[in-house]
Amino acid sequence: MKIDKNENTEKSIVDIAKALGVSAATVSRALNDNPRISEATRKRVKEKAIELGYRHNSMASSLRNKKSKIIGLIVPRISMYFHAVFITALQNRLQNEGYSLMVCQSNDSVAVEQKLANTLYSSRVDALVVSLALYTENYAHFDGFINRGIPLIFYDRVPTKDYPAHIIQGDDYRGGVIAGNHLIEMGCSKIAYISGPLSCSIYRERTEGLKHVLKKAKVTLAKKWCFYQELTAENAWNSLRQIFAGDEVPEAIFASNDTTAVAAVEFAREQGIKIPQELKIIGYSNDPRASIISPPITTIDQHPDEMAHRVAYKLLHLLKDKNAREHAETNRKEIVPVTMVRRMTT
Amino acid sequence: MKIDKNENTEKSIVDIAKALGVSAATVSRALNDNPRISEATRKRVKEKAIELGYRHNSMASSLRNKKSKIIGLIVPRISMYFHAVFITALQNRLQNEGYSLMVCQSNDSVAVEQKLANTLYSSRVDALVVSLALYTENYAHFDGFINRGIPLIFYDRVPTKDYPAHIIQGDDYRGGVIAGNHLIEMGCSKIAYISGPLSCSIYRERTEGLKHVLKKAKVTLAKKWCFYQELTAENAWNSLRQIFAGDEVPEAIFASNDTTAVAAVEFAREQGIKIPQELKIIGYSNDPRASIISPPITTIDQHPDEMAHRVAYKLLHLLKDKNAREHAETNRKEIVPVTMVRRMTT
DNA sequence: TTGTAAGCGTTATCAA
DNA sequence: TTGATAACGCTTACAA
Repeated sequence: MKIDKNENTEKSIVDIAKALGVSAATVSRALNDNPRISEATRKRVKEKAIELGYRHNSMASSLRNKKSKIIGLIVPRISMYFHAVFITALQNRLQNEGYSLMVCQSNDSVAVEQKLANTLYSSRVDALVVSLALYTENYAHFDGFINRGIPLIFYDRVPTKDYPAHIIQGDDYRGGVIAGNHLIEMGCSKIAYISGPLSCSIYRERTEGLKHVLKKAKVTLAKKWCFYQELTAENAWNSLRQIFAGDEVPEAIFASNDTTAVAAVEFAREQGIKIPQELKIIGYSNDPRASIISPPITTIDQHPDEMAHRVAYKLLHLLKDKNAREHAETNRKEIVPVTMVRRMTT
Repeated sequence: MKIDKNENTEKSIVDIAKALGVSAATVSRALNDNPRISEATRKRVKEKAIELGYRHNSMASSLRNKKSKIIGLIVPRISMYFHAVFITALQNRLQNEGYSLMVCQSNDSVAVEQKLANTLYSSRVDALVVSLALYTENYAHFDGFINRGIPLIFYDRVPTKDYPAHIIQGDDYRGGVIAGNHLIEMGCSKIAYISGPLSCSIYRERTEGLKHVLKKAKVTLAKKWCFYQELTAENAWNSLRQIFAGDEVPEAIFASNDTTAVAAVEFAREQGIKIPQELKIIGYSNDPRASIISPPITTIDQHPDEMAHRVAYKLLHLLKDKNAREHAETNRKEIVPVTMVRRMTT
């Protein structure tokens, strides 16, 4: 292992300038391929830079330019399939444009989310992309971004109250409609519903969509079979036990995520309930687990990669055009379609 | 939606200083809770800071302090279960210590990995944590970190050649041994092996462990049943078809990740091959899918959260102690134990 | 085409 | 306890 001792100390453009007998400005221009410089010096500078092991210091240049080339991202949890796919797609797109992503997790804690927003603001990210925590109902911690005109885009879990940021959300209302209609078409009228908390936009809209079609079909959703809670496997099992403890039993379960749907399939298996004959199950997100379990689960695909593309597109647009930010008053909201993936549980 | 127009312009400590008739140095001290300041002014300054909507500028302070409080992380893909868990655990730990994580994905491309290493170096991250791309065999793109004494830790997929960085790896050799022994104990002597490429430390070591115990048991690994390739579902299916195309057929498959093991279970199901009677399967990583599929798959747990804890611990140690960096010549390598999770495929 | 000089916002040093 | 000053490394008017 050879380690070049010459490189042991940080070189700046000043060092290059001295070594070459030119000014720091010249070096800066050469390195940045500024046209106001001769081809000859550009070459000399670049060679010397390599020779000295010079590396651009983006802290200094960010300070001077007031641009960090860093995009902040706050997600509830990267281990959620939807977000993992989203992040990957977004990152690949932004990396091509010379931006880095600072990925942070709120772990669904409002307090952590607030802290992260502050930190990312202090880091002077050029833009912020956020999917909200489960119980975030106040958005004041993002005001700084709004006030300074720093592009702010919410995706998936977005503010439920009016807030002057850009919003790209899945068509969750339609997701609820599709799932509800599907169950009705399959002849179910006794439906159990396990949802996330209604503080969160996605669950609120899915619920509204579902209720809308049930009402139209004159099917009522029994209170005792409705749950609004964090969608963990543990919570799912508890709810399922409660649902099946009574005399009357549902014909279908609409689970607002696939973790819950998977739990429902496992629960049914344990209880010897036949799927889909005795119980139909529909999930949400098209998590890989939904297709792997037996029987594979009917679910709603949210197309995370499509959402990432839209976010990236809007982001780069806002970043490029200062004007875009002001003239974007209208058209600040986009809806990404969802589709049902029919499998064996319905 | 009320937006405070006073906050529309960036405030610096100089603005606070002016407003209060004190010097910028005083403001800086007050804000940083420097002891060399009176309680009274500290309070006045902090109040004024809030009033003016002041926000700390970490770009400036990073430049001045030569510390960014940012840790770079390069992973092959965040959608891999092992890495998703690792990132979450690491991030939660570092966030508590005031560090932010800059998460980047190489997508298993050496070229992207090189580019990311350069970018992160330019961003002057305080440390870099890396799990290598599948085919990375040269580590020169990390030399800058070594030369400048910036903490560099490899985890999981680590350099296979001697390289002066810190290494925290899973006990992959032992994982190979455990899996091999288990299959032998179950009476298998005809074993198919689907591994990742041997350029990658983890697959190389698992392979060595496996071969070691097979040799001891006088079981030979047939060349035609050995595959070293990227472990995607598609590749797995192709290999499985090849394996089962001939007259002779294996009694067991050791898959070096659970994506492959899942594919094997699905393949067997499709072919009507009975698991575990006719074919035993063991996977690697304890991905949630392995426990959800029917039959649930025996696999090796790598304990990603434990690995994250070790990485965080070492990282914070290196970050705190300059000395630690130099005196760490010895003890630069740690091995995290693995355990077998026995389920229904063996 | 190149150089000079000022400044981005913060903080450490030295002096008062 | 506080202030004045310089410096971190880079970029960009403005001048030459």
